[in-house]
Amino acid sequence: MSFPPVKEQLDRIIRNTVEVISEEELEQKLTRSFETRTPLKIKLGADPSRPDLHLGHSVVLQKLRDFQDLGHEAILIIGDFTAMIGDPSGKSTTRPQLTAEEAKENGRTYFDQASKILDRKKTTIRYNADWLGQMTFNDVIRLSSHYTVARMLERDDFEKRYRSREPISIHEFLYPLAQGMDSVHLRNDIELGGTDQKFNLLVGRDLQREYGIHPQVCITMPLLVGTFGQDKMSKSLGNAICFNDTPEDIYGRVLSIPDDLIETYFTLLLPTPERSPESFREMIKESPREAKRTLAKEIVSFFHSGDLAVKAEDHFDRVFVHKKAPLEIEEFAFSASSIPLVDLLVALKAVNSKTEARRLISQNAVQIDDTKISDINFEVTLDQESKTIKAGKRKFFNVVLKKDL
RNA sequence: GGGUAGGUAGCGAAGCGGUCAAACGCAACAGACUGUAAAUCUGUCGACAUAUGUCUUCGGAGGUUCGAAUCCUCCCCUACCCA
Repeated sequence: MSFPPVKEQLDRIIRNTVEVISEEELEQKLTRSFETRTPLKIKLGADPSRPDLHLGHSVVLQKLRDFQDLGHEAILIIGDFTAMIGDPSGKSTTRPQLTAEEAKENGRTYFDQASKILDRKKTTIRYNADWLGQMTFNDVIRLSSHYTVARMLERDDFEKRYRSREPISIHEFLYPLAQGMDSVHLRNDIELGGTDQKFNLLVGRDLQREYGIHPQVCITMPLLVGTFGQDKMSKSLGNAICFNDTPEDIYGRVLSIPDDLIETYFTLLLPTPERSPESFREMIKESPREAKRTLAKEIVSFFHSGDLAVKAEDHFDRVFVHKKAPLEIEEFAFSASSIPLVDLLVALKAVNSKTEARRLISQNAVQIDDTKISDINFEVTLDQESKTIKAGKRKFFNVVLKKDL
């Protein structure tokens, strides 16, 4: 095994990071690895209770990929153990409790999606229930004695919750320790995470030291801002773009980001660009519109393909710029030849209730074959010719009369 | 174990016997506008029926009242203080 020169590795590793704790140690580890021709072990934790990966995950996954490209070993830890415990503090919706099978299954889905970025063959998957599940109560108490309540409360979100008098369960204090135990068990050299993981990463570092292991270097990556430009990207905030979204969705959502986010997205989301940062800064200045379209297309190409990116762009122009129906619309057949529009919309699941259907119609949001319908009591006559129903901005359906058999 | 303050629609937060399907903000949805699914402005935002009608909601279960989110009883949950 041979590696690129240490300096070259360092440059690539440090690109886009927020913090490396510490750079000196990183350099030492790289040097030792270079001299002994031993790959470093890089750890990244995955939460299987949320198996839908979005662009925010991609930032840190790309960093892991950097390490793989440099010849190091990527270890993806699926946190199935903690996911099985869940969160009994009444907020079970935020952290659902999973069965062992679900956790395994979600772990697989996670890995499948992550493979869009990682080199599948060079990735080791470990499930932390394998070792955390073996620990006895004794072990846990011994582990807990390494940390104090005051130090736990240093963590930003604990402190905030404590101050604003929101509940914190004891077991939540154990999560960082459990994650730290992963590092003790794996003896990894480096751990990656978003800036929100800094505390947890440091706990791992401390614990390794306590257990007589070379402490890991902690590398934090920026949290990607979501499509509304305010908070970090997160599924529950609805501002996320997911790996599994359709090309059309990804394209459209990227276009909807605020202009001042374009540059960030370029730097964080596209793999080591041939372009210099100056070149796309120039491009953005010249035409934000074109820059964003390029960005959107490249992101779609990355997650799907170039062809689909072109298609997605066409679709977008067609539906949103020119306000025409998309080329491909799902078709639904009905056996009744005449059906109230309100009932039809419910049957198509375009709306959740008849009241909502009426609301849409009275707001001029429903069209049949490009004709706006504003009569709540409108009856749709179906025949063999398919009719195109548009409900709101984005929902299109073709409806036909079911053929007699 | 004792005390205090609380639990209201997806979230945050008013209401404290009728005029409450419940103010307001955020989110969501629609219309206008736009390079955009952004921003902005306007409207909608429990369900069913559609003429100002009916039904189910304000932690849970009972009760008082012509009438309760609002009062009483018990229970569950959360925060803080005291032990």
